[in-house]
Amino acid sequence: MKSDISRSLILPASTQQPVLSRSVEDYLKAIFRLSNQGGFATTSDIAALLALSSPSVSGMVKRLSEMGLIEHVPYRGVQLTSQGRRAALRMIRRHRVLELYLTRNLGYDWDTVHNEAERLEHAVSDELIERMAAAMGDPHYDPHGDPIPTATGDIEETELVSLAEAQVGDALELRQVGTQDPARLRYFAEQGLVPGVRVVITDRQPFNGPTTVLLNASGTARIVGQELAQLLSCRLAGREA
Amino acid sequence: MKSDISRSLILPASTQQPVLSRSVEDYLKAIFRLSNQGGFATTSDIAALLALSSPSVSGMVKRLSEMGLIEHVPYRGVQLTSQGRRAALRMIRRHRVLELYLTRNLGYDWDTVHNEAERLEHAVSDELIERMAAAMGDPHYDPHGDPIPTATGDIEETELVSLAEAQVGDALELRQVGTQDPARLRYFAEQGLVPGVRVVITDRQPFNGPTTVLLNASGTARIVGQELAQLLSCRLAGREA
DNA sequence: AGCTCATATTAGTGTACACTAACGTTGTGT
DNA sequence: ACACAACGTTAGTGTACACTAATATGAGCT
Repeated sequence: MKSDISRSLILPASTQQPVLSRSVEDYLKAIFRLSNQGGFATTSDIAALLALSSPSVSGMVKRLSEMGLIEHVPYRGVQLTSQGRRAALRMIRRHRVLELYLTRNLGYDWDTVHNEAERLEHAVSDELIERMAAAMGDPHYDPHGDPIPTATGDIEETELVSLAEAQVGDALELRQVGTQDPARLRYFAEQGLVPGVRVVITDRQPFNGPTTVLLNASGTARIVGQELAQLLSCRLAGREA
Repeated sequence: MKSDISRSLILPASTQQPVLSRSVEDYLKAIFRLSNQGGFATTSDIAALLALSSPSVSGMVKRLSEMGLIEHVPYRGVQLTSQGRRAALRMIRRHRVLELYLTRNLGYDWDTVHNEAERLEHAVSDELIERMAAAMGDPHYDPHGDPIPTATGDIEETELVSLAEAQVGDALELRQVGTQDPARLRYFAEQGLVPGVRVVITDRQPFNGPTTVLLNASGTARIVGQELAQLLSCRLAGREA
């Protein structure tokens, strides 16, 4: 009953003795997403992303920095240490491998697979993840097109373009909103233009005119002026012929 | 990207609003195993099975009985209510479906699959379990030969034979030790004759003589006298031609 | 029946992690 | 330069769940 594959699996070096709690893992993932370009993740950004109160985040930030997983500059924000980054990438690998496996082998579609992966990523062993990855031939992208970090913690850096630079016909995934201005942020949120959202550019008026995008999820259109379009960093997910 | 199978899946009725914690789920499973024949599970049995202190168990017992999952007779023990039994069977279904799936599809063997399933059973959704079960053709037994409860919470009752009744050549899985006597229990534990262990009967001396069994795990032999053999209830797992 | 010992329960504590309310800090606009 | 809104941190609390130490209970032996 011993499988032949089981002997040949190379598991990631056991670099993390202290098992991290579910909460800690979620915080690290959130911080990774928010500070993607070497910037700081702020308390309230983290709180918003995880749907927690800011004091809760402040408390956890203290714990995380005592654990050596983040650097905290009071009143400024937080950055992952290399240890924290490793742990975050490990979670992202788990999440993306799971999403792909569930989509390919168990009939999930990409709407629903996220929540399942979100819970499983905290429970699976490294061994199971590596078995799943091996069973799929060590894939490099998840069902959403996002790169899957390697077991050793490397991730393909995707370069981002602003919505203003992209061309009509481009399929984009919104990744970062380049402003801290609450009014603008609030406006973006109202428009559904938040990180993670996928759009297609359907029109661009000349002379620095507005860009029209179609939200993939709802199928509704949004018209974004030049100034705001420059603030939206996107990953190019596809380009119409 | 929508799978056709996804529409036709019948999910178990959402009978459990209050999501149970990992700990609660573990307690319920333990109590189910210990009170299998309608008996009581005692505080210290539960503590031993879950490797917790008795006060911890006492505390949880109070919570569980407030939640309506168990009946507690102080100083006697604990029994599942029908609600608790349903929740326990749900966990057992999850565990066994997971074990089978991991064994069949991801190269796990039955030594190692238990721990993986033990953690996953708390994290997977009902939907994922049903997808796994469906992908395997709704199997009835897990890799250890144990019956898998149905999604509606029914489980095949396996009838047990005492080690004294079984015949030479029988392959058995030890299920219950029919005594509370600490000295005997301690002796059984020393001999490795504890629930879950699998043995094969290699010899029986006549005139109510001792039974010789081979422990599958270690390959070592044990000689069990008639009196003690009567206390060991086993599931017949196979009979030599 | 009474004593004793194994077992169960209660008391008190600690940790992780959430919350609200109260208090500091900082950057922006006049 | 200063006031104030927006944001961050500290204080204090609550819940879940573990622990050890202390106490209560009940079953078996004399």
